[in-house]
Amino acid sequence: MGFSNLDQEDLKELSRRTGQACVGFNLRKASRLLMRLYDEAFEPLGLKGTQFSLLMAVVGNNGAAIGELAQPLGMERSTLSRNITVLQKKGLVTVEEGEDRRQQRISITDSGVSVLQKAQPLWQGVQERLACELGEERIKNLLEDLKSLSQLFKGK
Amino acid sequence: MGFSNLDQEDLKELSRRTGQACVGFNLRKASRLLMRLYDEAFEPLGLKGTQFSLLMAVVGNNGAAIGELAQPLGMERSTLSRNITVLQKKGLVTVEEGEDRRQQRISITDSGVSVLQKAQPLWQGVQERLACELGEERIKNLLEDLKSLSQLFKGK
DNA sequence: TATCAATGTGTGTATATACTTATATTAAAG
DNA sequence: CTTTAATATAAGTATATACACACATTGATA
Repeated sequence: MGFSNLDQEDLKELSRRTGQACVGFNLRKASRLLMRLYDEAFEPLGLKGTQFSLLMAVVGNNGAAIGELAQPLGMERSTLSRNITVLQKKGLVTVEEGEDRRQQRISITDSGVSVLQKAQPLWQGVQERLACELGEERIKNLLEDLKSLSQLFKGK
Repeated sequence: MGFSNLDQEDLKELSRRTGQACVGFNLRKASRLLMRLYDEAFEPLGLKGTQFSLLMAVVGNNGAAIGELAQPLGMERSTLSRNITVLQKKGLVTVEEGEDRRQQRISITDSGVSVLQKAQPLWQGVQERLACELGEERIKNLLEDLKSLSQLFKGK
């Protein structure tokens, strides 16, 4: 039916409804806020929440190439390439040419393992705080829904 | 009990469990993937998903200052300041000094309204696709959970 | 084997994000 | 009314993110 005659009030109402219903907006907003909590928690280690996640992914796929790592993270390979460089500069991972000399294989360093060990209880702290404030059940459902959502993009 | 004797297998298992349970990681992963879908949908308008959200927020708070807008978005004011500049360069919003000359008041332009009108059905398309693939009920629960999560940071 | 297509990464460019610091303006104290 | 504290924003710096493109390497084909 078009919007040709939308006045200020109509636009305001449209904005309100869209903000309430938009999955992307609410996902991003929650993400912004939550990541600050993680960043705060890991701050004593000089680590960001995103870097903790990535280091965890590296150790779970030790020696994997960029492209192989990017897949399960749902991340562009070029993005991952840059993020890995950050961990490398911190001395947490090493990057080595594979047998296939196009590939760069990523491995965690001893220092990386050490940081991960110190980070784990900090992560646990955030996790428990969330479970406490939102309830275990709600967290469980949220995780399921998020995984279903990610699953939709499996092929891409 | 410490991790002093963690071997490769233990680390791999730790990584797997953490990846499964971490709210931040799964939130971010879903966010990354989903935002690409929005970006694709809005591409004909030269708009990103984030920019659509922001433009919607502007029109819902027309004439608000940066700080007033940042609050409901859960965004840093400095971040919002930069994001607004992008919309301004596209001619979608105007920035004007307020009576309090420290404030910059943001308003949508006619061009901005026009783009929003064209964007709305594209947004609706994504929304319906999600509802179709995940189910209305699941989307509803997900939105509720995300809002509860954001609510935790209300004071900050 | 020489050529060409496919693959794996990195770089250029743009945006999103936050924290810290600088600047300007208002409000409060004296 | 002057000094000082509080507030609003922007700019500096760093990271996260993606897309398009360039480059190198491998694999396939003629």
